[in-house]
Amino acid sequence: MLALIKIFVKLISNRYNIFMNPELLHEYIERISCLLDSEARMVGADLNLQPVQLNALNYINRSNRYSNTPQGVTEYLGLTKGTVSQTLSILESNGLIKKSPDKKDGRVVRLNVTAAGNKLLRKAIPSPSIRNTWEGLNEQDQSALVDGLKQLLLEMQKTNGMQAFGICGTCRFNSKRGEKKFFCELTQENLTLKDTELLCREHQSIEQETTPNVV
Amino acid sequence: MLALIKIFVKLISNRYNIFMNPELLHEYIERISCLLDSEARMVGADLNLQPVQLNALNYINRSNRYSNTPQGVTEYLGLTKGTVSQTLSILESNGLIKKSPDKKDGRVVRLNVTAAGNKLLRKAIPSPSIRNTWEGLNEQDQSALVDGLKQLLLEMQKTNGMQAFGICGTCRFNSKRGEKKFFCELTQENLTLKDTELLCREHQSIEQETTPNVV
DNA sequence: TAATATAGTTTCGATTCGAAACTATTTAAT
DNA sequence: ATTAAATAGTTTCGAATCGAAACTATATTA
Repeated sequence: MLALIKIFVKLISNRYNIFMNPELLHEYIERISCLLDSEARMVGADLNLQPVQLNALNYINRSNRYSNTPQGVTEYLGLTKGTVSQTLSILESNGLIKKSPDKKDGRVVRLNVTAAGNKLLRKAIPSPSIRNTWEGLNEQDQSALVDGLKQLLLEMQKTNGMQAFGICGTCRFNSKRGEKKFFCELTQENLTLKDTELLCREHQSIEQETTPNVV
Repeated sequence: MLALIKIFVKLISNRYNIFMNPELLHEYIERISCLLDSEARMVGADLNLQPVQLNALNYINRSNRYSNTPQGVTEYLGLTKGTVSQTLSILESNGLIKKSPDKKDGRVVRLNVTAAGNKLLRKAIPSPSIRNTWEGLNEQDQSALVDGLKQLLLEMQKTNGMQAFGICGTCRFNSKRGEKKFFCELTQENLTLKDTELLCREHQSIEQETTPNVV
């Protein structure tokens, strides 16, 4: 019954355009992507930052201690390491991030957002259009949208054979050890609540099972 | 009661990561955009086409008789007309589109996809990851996702003051005149069912009301 | 008839991007 | 222990995107 009502409401709201297909999904995604790029170019121009640089900066800000490296950025953005290396150099020379050598592995560079970088990020994210959209949606629609996108993201990552970045809350290696205590079965390390909210390169969905990078 | 069950299911499926916010939406959109770019680069490489060129080609294929011009592409992609002009030249020299002068207005160029362009589009769209995602979703989730994205798209277009491209089925200027007959109140022209499925520069949602471009 | 607006092109310089060659460090194999 | 292979990151180069601005041509308005 409820399903019937839903369909009826949909019929009215969309009028006679009731057919949905993957082409439509593609069209929406593609167009949103265009607009997002365009928006990023405008926001970036104000802040003297290119869209891709803003993306990289945001990732570094959101990444956990296993993931805040040039390689992590490379996988996240889906670009080549050479390209990313240049982007990071620019971010560093602008004083938005700081590079430091890893203590254990001499090949690895650690990336951290500076105070200036943080200030800049708070101005740019979330973008006005996304904030507006969010506020215009009721709670059900918010969840439906975010869940749908999450599915799409997972699928895209799977299809393209890419690492599925995510937070501990959805990771099969994570186990709860107390009120605000967590433990990563992969790295065998304790994690704080704050830790578990950051993005991880090693993230694997509960169903998923592949060979991890980290021992 | 049903709402309660829904929330419970969500709680389980997401485990303890139940908080949703615009930052999360931004993060998903941004990442999907990255992956889409990355995917477009791969698909494009196979077809000897840059991502932006594929986008433009797809738009031209999807645009109606009021919208298949360089200006239309410019608005759709959110780029400058100079940039788009170059992209279109490349598409034409590759034999994927054909430019022809408009019969009524000497300034306007009409763009049409050639047979070769069409063949290429059918190979590329919808992209594998989007098709896979689509097939993995049940009907409710499909609608929820598409509806959410539609809302996001509308909001982004509004926020950025951009023309809201869309099909007649959702346009306030469209009226039904028979089983498969339609009429555009803006251009005062009859439209076939096929016509009404194409994207239009002049599209305005039923609530929306601004000054149109066409007389 | 002149001024202005619109559609589109061309040119230029800045930036992004991938490919490939490169250095340095770590891990695996012999 | 020594060598080979793998990994992390940088540098260099050429191709492509992009916006800004100057430009041509046509249409509209004053």
